[in-house]
Amino acid sequence: MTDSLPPIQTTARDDAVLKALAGFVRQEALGPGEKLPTERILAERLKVSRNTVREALTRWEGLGLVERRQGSGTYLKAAVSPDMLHMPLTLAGGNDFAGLMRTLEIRRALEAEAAALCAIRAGKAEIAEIEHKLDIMEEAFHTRAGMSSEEDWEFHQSVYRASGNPLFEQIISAMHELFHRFWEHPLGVRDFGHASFPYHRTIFDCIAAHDPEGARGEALKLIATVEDDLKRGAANLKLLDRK
Amino acid sequence: MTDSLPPIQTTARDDAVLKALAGFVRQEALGPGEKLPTERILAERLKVSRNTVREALTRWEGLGLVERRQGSGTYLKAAVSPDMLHMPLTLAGGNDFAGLMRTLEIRRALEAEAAALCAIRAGKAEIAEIEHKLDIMEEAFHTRAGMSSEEDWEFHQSVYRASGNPLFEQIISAMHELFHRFWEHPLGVRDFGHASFPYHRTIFDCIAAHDPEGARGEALKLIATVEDDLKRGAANLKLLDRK
DNA sequence: GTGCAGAAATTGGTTGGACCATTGAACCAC
DNA sequence: GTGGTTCAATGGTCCAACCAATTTCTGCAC
Repeated sequence: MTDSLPPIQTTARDDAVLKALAGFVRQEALGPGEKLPTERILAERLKVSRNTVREALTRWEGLGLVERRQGSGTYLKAAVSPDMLHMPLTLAGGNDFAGLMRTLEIRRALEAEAAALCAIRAGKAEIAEIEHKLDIMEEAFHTRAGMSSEEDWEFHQSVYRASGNPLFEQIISAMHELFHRFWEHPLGVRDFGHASFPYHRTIFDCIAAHDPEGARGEALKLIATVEDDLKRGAANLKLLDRK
Repeated sequence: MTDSLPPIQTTARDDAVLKALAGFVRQEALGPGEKLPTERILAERLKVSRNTVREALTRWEGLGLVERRQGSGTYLKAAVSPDMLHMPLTLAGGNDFAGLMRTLEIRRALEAEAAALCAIRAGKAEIAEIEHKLDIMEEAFHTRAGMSSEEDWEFHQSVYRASGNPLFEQIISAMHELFHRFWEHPLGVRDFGHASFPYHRTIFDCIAAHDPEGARGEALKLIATVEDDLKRGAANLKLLDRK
């Protein structure tokens, strides 16, 4: 009977500050890298204490929307808009082998779906862009005789973008960043990712042919090679432990 | 040559506070719902200003780890551990129909994978738990003659848990929460989700039979019905706009 | 004019103290 | 019990100052 009686909103200074700031960013058409007003100016203009401004900015900083540089200023790190929604995820204990495999299971599901959607929706321009990234990656592979994680990542990103759903890039990018922050040289496996090389071309072929199920299948094969590399690395690690 | 020389950490008071607090939580074995020390006590014990404590807690609050109630105290909202990783996602413009469809594309990929993994990994106890939730849901469906989002959600969660990968539940739960915060009564469609009812049983049957591909297929069918409902709702909305 | 070192201004980070608003418990009258 | 009242505890906000890193300006040497 007393449903639909949510608690009323009594005070929300920080939220109000962020709302005003988001409006300001849109009005001034500020983009990533540009500088925000200083905390003191914001406090004065918004008629709130500098502490309140700082709490609000701390929120945005925690969400990765903004970067503060002491002595310099506060800078936008991503596009912000007044109507954005936040979805913070915390991964408990993600920095071990099991955690890595768990993120890979998520990536397998998303990677396959993104490739399939891309095969359906990519237009001529998107396909040309993906092929361009693929050429760069293959060139780097042959000259340096090995996978280059930088060019490899660029290729995958272009696929996510062409999927028509920016969430794929956002979620996988966030996991990719975590992945590399803790596993820069994964488990000491040389030629890590080497086996995944040929599937980049086959994925592209399926996308260019607008064959979603084919693209999904090739993407799954690619992820499978990464999983194998990871397991090999884990075996190496156990070997080292015994020594 | 000068790689792997990250800038030294000159100041990081808030991070240090959070680290200490995470250690405290683990030592005291505090769980969700339990109360943290007051800001004043933390400031005194950690030998930092109360403002610094507040900035640190603001971070955790933004990540949804903690809830602050004025006049009462600060309470844990989720399990925290010293080794957790954060992955904040922001969805630009997620509160319209297109945004809803985008989240559903992500959910389709994850739901299918979770169902398949569940069919592989679920043991007898997990299968019994899922069947229990399914019985409750079907009971509610028949007595109230309609889908109950509460019991429906419980069923799906039990599947995610049995997948053996907590990330599925975390990510889908976060999207589910956003979904419901802005679409409590989605688009005025009566009997929303009605068509999805039979697939809950078929998904369970495949899981119980340890048939991953079957479970994946049934999960995809279920999501397809939700997409149809959503499109019907969008059509209704356009009709209303014309009036 | 150019280049560079040091001074000065700017900006985020931190501190301490004060007061306000809300909460919850204890207490009291009915 | 039910409904007020009081009061201490707690988070929310504010202010004023100072610290630390960065940027900008200034003036001198050449």
